[in-house]
Amino acid sequence: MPTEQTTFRALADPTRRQILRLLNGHDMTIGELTEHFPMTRAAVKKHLGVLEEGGLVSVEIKGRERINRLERGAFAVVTDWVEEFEGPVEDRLTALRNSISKEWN
Amino acid sequence: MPTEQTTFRALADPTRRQILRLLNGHDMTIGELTEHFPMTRAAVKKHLGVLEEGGLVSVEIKGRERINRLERGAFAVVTDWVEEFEGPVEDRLTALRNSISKEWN
DNA sequence: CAATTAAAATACCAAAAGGTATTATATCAA
DNA sequence: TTGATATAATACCTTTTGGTATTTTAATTG
Repeated sequence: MPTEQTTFRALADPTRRQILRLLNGHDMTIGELTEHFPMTRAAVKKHLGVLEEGGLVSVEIKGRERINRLERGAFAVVTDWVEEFEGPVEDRLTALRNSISKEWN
Repeated sequence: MPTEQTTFRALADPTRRQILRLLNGHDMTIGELTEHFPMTRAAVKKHLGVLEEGGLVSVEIKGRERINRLERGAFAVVTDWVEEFEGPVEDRLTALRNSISKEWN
């Protein structure tokens, strides 16, 4: 059920974006994730709920553990949406050129 | 001063995303924008404030009018951020292939 | 100048969001 | 079986958010 709204909403919180970065490394349980934040397990679980709603994270229950996995496909919702606003090709090429030359300095 | 946070936060509201779509057509004043929404001018102005904070909209004051303009460059914040999460090249090519073949059906 | 119009400023309100604390459940391991 | 552990479920609290209403201010236009 992820919609444009649930996905964008999920990305609006810094803790949730950090969770995504952590899961980008490897799957983790709620407990493992919680070690990285100054908040309770319950709070982290709430954030995970929002991320699931947005389709950005999926869960596999294994015994008493809940393994949270990044759903890379969900990011297409964002990239597709943003495409509508990107300017003419020339501007994007200029941006690309700047991006590349930055790597050289 | 737009930061990752202010930009993502600005995109989290459906009214604000709609405002961006409208400004994608052409620049508009607060009054013009308000005609498209079932809310007061004041509410729309608040949303515009959030969008400015996120660097997505800039304003030119002309007499007693405030002309709001889409800032296309700001979307790079989003695309750059998302890039970190896109999977291996093969997956992206598969997505591209699917996207193209969809256009043919 | 007077009337109108576009926006700014302020105060206020209800609902949603982010968080804690507490209690209950289910599974693993000795 | 018994204890420890990983999570679930509530209830609750505070701040932020999305919105209105009202009053001011400042350009335009007749």
